[in-house]
Amino acid sequence: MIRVRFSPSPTGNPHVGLIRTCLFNWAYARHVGGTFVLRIEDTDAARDSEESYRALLDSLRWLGLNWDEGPEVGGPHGPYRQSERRAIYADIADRLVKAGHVYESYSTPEETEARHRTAGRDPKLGYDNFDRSLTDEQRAAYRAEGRQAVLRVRMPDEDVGWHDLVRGDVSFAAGSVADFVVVRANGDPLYTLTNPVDDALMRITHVLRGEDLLPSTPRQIALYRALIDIGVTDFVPSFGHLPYVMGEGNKKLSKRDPQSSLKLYREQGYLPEGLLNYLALLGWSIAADRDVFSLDEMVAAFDIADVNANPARFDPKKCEAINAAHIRLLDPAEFARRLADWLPGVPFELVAAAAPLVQERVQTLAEAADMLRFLVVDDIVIDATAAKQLDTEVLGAAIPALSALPVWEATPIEDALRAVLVDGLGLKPRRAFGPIRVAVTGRTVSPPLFESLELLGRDRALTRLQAARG
RNA sequence: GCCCUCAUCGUCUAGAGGCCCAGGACGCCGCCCUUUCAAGGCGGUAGCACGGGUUCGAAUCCCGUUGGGGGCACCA
Repeated sequence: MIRVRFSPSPTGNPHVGLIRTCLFNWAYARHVGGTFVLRIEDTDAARDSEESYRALLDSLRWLGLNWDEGPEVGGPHGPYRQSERRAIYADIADRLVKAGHVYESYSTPEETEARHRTAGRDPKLGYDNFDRSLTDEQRAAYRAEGRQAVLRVRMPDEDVGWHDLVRGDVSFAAGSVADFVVVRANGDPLYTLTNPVDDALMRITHVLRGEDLLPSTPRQIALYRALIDIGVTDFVPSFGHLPYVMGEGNKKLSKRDPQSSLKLYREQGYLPEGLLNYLALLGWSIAADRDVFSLDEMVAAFDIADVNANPARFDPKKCEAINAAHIRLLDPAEFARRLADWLPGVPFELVAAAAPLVQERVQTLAEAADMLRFLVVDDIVIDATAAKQLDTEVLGAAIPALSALPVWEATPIEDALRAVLVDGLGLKPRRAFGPIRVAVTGRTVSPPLFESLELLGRDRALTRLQAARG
């Protein structure tokens, strides 16, 4: 049984790179019929927040990335928030010390640096495993000074390698990875401990995570072996390191980049399936000649082995285009239903009638709502540029023609306006309909004019035409 | 500095030795359609980082160079 997990820490707003990692884990689990576990890594009280935690869960639900085990869902390996698992970490740290895999370390960074200097080494080399060989007397002496030890894992004296699911064989030479801290001097367990311990306890078989974690993998494998030795688990999971999602320039997309915020896309009216589709394209492709697909299609096709290793730049333009394609793909009734959320207080019948007018011409739901605004507000504002298109002769001719219409429907409206403006005044369609459009919608860009007039209703249409004529 | 990693159009990618003087998509530029804007159709622009090998044959394999990214925390 394949078990994968997504294990974010709740700091700040979820960003698209994080979501991409979640998506790949989720899609892989669904593809193989495995289990998708959500675990919250909130061991850093200084940076984690309840607000971020809620934003995270809310985002995943909005996207439809459902979890089989995790917060608010439960499961046999809970609790699924690390802040609630402290006793487990304390117990395992203790057993690790007793078995000799983990030792007390008293060196301060300054002392380590000083040792490097006296030995003529680069002082920035990192920890030198000095405390490995401390005697009981030396430890007692440090304690007598009032010093408190951190706990470090003893790295094995051999190369550590693994077959990475996306990169192939990766290996770190013996001695190139220093003994690392797993428990702070104040007793707080660190990510370096909690993450592998929980993966072990939760029986995670495949760890798919960002490439930034790749250098910590030899340490995790070393710890895993120690966990096997003390009987916590009996296997080391497979690892796959997903490429970065890059932002502008050549920088990894950070939480501070405005375009990285998931919230932003939601607020702009992106469809979950549109955004997810785009994110899936960052490092994966469903076929040589295709890039618009549904989540179900992705699940059917997704394999972690097909993910490529090179970093991908997030392209807002393409993201928008993919989203637009999904808007077009929506069943008209479904599109209307989603659009209704963006036009609060507007009768659904009106939304449903207007929706087809914009479904083909917008990239986002916010844009669609914006384009239909003229239908639902009492007063439109005509900006200066648009106002230049106004033409009293056109408006003057249009008003009586429209007033005289027996039925207020798009086709007769068009016929009447053509008769009076194009045939009557001899105007080009562009010159004839432009002024009407501006007068009625306030803009030079709008949904199709005659349908718009029909939906607006005769009274409101005529009122606006009169007002614009001045 | 050390360690790890990546390298096909501007961007995302297809390509797992001959199907590729490299295919698709976004963007951009034309044209068609057209009441605006879109959508749609048609066409165009642009790329295998470099140098060595291996091979009858390399975008594809190997080595090196260069360039990019990441890590070297009592963050995750």
